[in-house]
Amino acid sequence: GVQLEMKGLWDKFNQLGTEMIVTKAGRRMFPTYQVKILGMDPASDYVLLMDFTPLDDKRYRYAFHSSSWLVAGKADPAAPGRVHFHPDSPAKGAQWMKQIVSFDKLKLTNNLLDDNGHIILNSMHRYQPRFHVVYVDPRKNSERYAEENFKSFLFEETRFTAVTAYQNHRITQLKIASNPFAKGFRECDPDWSNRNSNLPLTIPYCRPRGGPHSKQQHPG
Amino acid sequence: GVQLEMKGLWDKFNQLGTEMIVTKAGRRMFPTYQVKILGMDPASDYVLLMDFTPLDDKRYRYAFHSSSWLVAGKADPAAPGRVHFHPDSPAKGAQWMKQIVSFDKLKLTNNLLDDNGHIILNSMHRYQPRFHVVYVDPRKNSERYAEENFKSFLFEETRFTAVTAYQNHRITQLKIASNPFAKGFRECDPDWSNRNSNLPLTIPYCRPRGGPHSKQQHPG
DNA sequence: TTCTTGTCACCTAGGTGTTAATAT
DNA sequence: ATATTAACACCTAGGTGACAAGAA
Repeated sequence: GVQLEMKGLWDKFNQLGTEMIVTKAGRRMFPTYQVKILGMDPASDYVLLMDFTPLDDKRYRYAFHSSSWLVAGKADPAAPGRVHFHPDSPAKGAQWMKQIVSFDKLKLTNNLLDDNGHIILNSMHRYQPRFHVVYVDPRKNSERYAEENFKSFLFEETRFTAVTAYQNHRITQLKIASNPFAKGFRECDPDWSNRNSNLPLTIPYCRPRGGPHSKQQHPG
Repeated sequence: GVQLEMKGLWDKFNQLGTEMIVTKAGRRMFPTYQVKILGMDPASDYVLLMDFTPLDDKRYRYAFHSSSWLVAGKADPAAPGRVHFHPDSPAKGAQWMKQIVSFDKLKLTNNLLDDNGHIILNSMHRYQPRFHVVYVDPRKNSERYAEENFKSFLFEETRFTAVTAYQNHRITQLKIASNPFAKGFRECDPDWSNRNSNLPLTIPYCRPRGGPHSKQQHPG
């Protein structure tokens, strides 16, 4: 038995049409893919991993005027199919079960030649994350039991479109509202008094919206 | 074969009489204990760990007027003897050998009731870090071979005095000069132009030395 | 036009010695 | 006196979306 953490948040994103940024250097997913696991043999070793399968054979584009995704043609050639092993693998069932398993080291890239072991995806294509549990069979000829030792789990609410820049403004707003690292882009809210106050007074409490970049010169 | 990394830096500290801070919450060591390992069986599992043995049965105090350590009596009751397993343990020899093994997650505490698995030491006592490699023997009754599967390594230049605040000012200065996290306490030096320039002009380029704390008020 | 890239200010998270206050 | 604690400014390290410029 496997249970998706933060299902409520995943549902909110999925309702709007989740988008995940892909960059050359690799970008984490948000929400982070996290699961709670039950029913393992506490004393046996398991390997945990994730991969991503195309949801269909199409390429998409976003129609801003109608705020909806449209099919833009057939899918680009599939990216190299990679797998992300959870870095704690292998570990005992007891270890995996005693806390939430988080794939926060997993990064998505659109660089077909990526050299960092990140997951390679095509931008403007839709994907379904999958979670796999491999029982490390101590028996000889354990490869014969590969099928029964391999279990996959799939949560449809985690599907998403890979993008290099957010398309749906509501997705952007939900990311900003829910990802702690994007707090700098939040509008003033009742929480404003919680922000770090050890700042020079020249820094405003709410980031000015839509203004141009002002690059500060080094005085020297 | 095991080789101590940053031996030159360890030697510098050891020459002055290394001090390591212990706190209730736990403090990392600096320099960090790091080793390069050779001669493992690449395909076998190993567990790596560290512990700390008292260098003698004495308690010390620092004489500021003579800038030297003096014996202040017999050692306090020994703290609970703990061990720090390298968090990547167990892993294959190939994994351990292909890069420097760093014990940067190890923390020292003076809290006898510590609940975080940190190494407990008595302040104002001297210690010798030890590094251990345990070969995970696949044979049955492997406990019979425990002795031959257990190898210890000891670098005398890593010995230190546990303290709650630095005693020797030269140790403080060497820590500040060599630990990146203490850069804020460095005097102006030729590297000053490398510092982040995206700062309000009200912040000086060199921290004022010896001034009192000025707590900034939140304008609410 | 549409999509991608690189840089940036702004955050989170946590490792430093300093200092003043407290404990012994 | 001597030793410890807790709060703090200042860092390292790295995760955000915004934006302008570039590419297709």
